Amino acid sequence: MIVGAVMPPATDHASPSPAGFAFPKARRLRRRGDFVRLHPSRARVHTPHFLLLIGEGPSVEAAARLGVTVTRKVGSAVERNRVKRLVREAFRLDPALLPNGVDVVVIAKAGAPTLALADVQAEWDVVRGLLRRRAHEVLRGERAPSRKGRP
RNA sequence: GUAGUCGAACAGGUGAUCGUCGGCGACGGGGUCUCGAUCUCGUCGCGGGAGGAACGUCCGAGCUCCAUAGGGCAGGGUGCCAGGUAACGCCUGGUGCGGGUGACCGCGAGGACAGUGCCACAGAGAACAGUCCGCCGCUCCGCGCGCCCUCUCGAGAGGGAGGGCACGCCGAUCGGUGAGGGUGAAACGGCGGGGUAAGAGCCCACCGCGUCGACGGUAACGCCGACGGCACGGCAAACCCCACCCGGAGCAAGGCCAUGUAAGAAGGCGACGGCGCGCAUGCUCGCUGCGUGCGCGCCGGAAGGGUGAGCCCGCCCGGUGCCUUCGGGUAGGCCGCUAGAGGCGCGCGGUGACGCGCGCCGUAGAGGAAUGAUCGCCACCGCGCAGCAGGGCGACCGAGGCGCGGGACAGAACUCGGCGUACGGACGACUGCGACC
RNA sequence: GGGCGUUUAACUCAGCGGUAGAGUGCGACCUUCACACGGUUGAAGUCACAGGUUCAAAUCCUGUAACGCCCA
Repeated sequence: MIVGAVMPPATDHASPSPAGFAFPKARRLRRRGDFVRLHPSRARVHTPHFLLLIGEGPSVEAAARLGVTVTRKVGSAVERNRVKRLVREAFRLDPALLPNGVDVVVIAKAGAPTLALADVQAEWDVVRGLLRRRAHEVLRGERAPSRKGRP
């Protein structure tokens, strides 16, 4: 796929996100409750520097929403801010990464501050198929968060 | 050239594309609603968007609530002097002490005759001290040598015994001594001379210390003179004393909207009293007066509660309620939220910190949390290349060109003033050393 | 953002001016046929770091670092 950043994915298969590359508030998780809701999710994808949690969104029609978690273990305030910006940028420039109707929380692991934008995009591109499969499983009701198992 | 000291400033620039936060204007969807607003989501346009340390949270303030922040105790802080400041533990200028050849730098730097305490080990002795080795003196015992006297043996030379005097040595008792040795971080002034039995501020000069006085300085203190004759060890970043300062918590403060410290249940505690006004009513012919009931206001006050680190005084709430237990919910929105003891420039006053006056500027306000991403160009630094133009007798130096690499520490969370810590490369002034003119 | 606390042996902790200690663990020896238990003995520490006060600092003061806790 396209890793070279600026250009949008050529296979923009009728992406319903009307805003193009915009990143409005509707595409972001803005409440602590949203994050807590995704934490017990069993739909998880690991990459060398990130952990992605996928869960059901508020509506099947709505575009996928992103939340970023970078704890103090990852680095200083400057490094944490940079990681969050890169994650948001990679999500913004790739609207087809996830289907509509899902939420995703990206948790940074140690070492993430050393990455550039192209590194993040390449890392995610490797797991693209797995991400979409997990997302569709969530939308079908499989791999729902087991609230009993995780109080 | 090299090693260093101090000061002030900066924190690469610019363009394109895609984004983001809040402000203003226009438009649209939704919520609330007193129907005019307000909040929220989005589109378009205009202009704005991290730092010198935004950091650590070590001090000081503004602001908010607790009582307008009150009194006492306890507790905490500061600590040479003078000034600056809203304030400070900060800054400036001085003083003293210490470090450096120097430019310059560092210092919690009040009080140890108000009291209490500590000074390990070593050492004789560690605080109004002490005699271990020594030194000195008197006396006594013993020994040695010399001289004198008496007695005695001997023919004599000379020998023996006793006594006396002087000297020396060994030992003992008593006394003097704090000079020397030794211990220690520290041994009750230092050094030199006189003096003495040996010594000692015992005496003297200089130094130190203390007291008094004169002079200079606002002061800390400096300097000069006289006197005293050592009387005054160190530790207060030991308790403490003295002087001055400090109420507590912190924007997750606090306020508004929504709302459940609710409704309800069980147990326990309790207290209502006085005055005034109005209304109704009874006694009274009526006014006045008296009694009863209801309502309102004021005063005192119980049970009980609050007083935001502790205790007391006090203060406040409470007044048909209060306390305990059970019961049961929300996890939202808005304000506070940025004009600030604000910055820059000039002038005046001041050694300076700083103050005063005038002019100009408009400068982030988020809330899972914006200020970014990518690609160019220019400037800067380092390395490499052709060793090119050019310079030099030469080794070599090389403007410019091409390529590669690099640019630190670090991200606002109510706001300021400081301190401390992290960190990049340039600049200016000054100092030491070396070489040359 | 704000308010606090702790750093001492490999681990858990005492010590709070005068040569750094305990328990567990570790090594060696004894005991046992062998192991465990038990006994004897030994090693192991820049007292987080850097300055300062003091004759003397793990201890007192100042600064720094790391780790941890609390808030509606």
